[in-house]
Amino acid sequence: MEWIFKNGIPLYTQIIDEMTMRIASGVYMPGEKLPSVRDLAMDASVNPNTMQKALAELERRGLVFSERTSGRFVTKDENVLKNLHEELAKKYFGELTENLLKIGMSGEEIAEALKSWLEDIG
Amino acid sequence: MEWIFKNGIPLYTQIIDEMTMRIASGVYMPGEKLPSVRDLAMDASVNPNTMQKALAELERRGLVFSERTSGRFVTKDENVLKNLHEELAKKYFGELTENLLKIGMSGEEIAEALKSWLEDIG
Amino acid sequence: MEWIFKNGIPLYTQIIDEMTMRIASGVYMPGEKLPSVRDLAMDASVNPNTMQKALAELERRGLVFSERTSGRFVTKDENVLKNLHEELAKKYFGELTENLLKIGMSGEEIAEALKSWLEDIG
Amino acid sequence: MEWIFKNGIPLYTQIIDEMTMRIASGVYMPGEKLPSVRDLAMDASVNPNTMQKALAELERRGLVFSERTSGRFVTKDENVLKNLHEELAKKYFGELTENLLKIGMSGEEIAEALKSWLEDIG
DNA sequence: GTGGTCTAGACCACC
DNA sequence: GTGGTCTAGACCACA
Repeated sequence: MEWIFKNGIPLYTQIIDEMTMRIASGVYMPGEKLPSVRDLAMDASVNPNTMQKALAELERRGLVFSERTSGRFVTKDENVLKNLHEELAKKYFGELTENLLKIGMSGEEIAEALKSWLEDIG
Repeated sequence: MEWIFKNGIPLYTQIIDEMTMRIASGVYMPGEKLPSVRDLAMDASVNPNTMQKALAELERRGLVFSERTSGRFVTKDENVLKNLHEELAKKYFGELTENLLKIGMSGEEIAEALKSWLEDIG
Repeated sequence: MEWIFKNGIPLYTQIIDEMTMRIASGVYMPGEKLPSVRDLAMDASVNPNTMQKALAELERRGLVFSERTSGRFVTKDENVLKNLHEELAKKYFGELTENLLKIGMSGEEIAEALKSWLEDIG
Repeated sequence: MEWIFKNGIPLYTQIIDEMTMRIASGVYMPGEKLPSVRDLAMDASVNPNTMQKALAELERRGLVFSERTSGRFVTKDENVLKNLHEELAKKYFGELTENLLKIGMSGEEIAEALKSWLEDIG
């Protein structure tokens, strides 16, 4: 991980997104132990407090849970992971739609294009 | 416009994208005269040379044309604009596919998410 | 405000509770501007970061909202405040029940005590 | 037992409360012989003098009595225990009322809530 | 060694 | 002046 631009989007937000992607994509598998806060912080070249803040938010969202003395783990709850996938997908669809609307496609055209895209990727 | 040096992407590239969007979305209409390089540069808080470089590339791509004495204009060629739309749409769909692949969603999950999202937005 | 015992219950948790009470009890009225983070921190003899953490949680719970440049305000949402009252009441009754169970009072004893107490306070 | 010097409340007061709870809740049954002062003090990580002071107060309140040669015992007087229950209950009711008043419930509302609570817990 | 809390002090954007 | 972020470094409880 390497982090750029101090301003604009807060570091901890970027870290949240990155860790979320790692969990969603299986880089960190369900039930797997995460590296320690300090290691993750070093890996990301970030202060441990900043990493802690990000992880606390992930915990609040139910993506990870912590056991005080032994470490932090990815949730094993399949529903949470399924929801995560669905939310991410919706977010991507949303961004796509926004972009397409901006260049003048109508809502119907977009819906149609999405359907034919779905068939394309099988 | 305000430009940040983010992700190491050169300023003029960002400007090209922004201007392309403006043309694609009709902020600048076909045949419309663009503001002067100097004004565009000021508006973007950018050195005129940088803006010049961006406009040259847009010209190479056929999105704008210049008449020596009277200034720069958005192309009136409908095919160009149509192609532009198609390319942008293709690009956006490509990003969507890439994102979904990255999180390892199965075809079924994607289909389900798409369906529920289409219902969401009615 | 004066804060004791460094360990046990975290300072920021105690602050959350205290601020919650102040909002619930109308010390800070709906829509009222709170003192600045720094002032609250000084008042509580606490580091601004700690106070910030507490306020962020209150914000997450919807009890306050912040406007970046002008300050933090108590929510005006009546539903939130009503829910707050209900939750607090529920919590207090829960503690009562817990306490009474702990000393093993029978239902009759409790009823009797309650009756005599209601007479006491008229 | 582990004792902290919290809230500036003297240790022996906290011990009194704890022992009172144990008697009220039947951890120490009526007529049961208590452990020696020395043992109780060790168990509580407290100076024997402190424990002695607490026990003297419990004796003054009639909750325990001592027989010079054989040790200290929990009272067998049912009225004392019944009164103890009632006093504790009243204390809890008082705390509850105080809290509810603080968040703006009227005396009548509280009384009503208490009655319906009594029905709830059967 | 783990997560978690707290302080001190700096810096930023916004107005 | 406001809220907010970030770092550096210390300390704690738990096991």
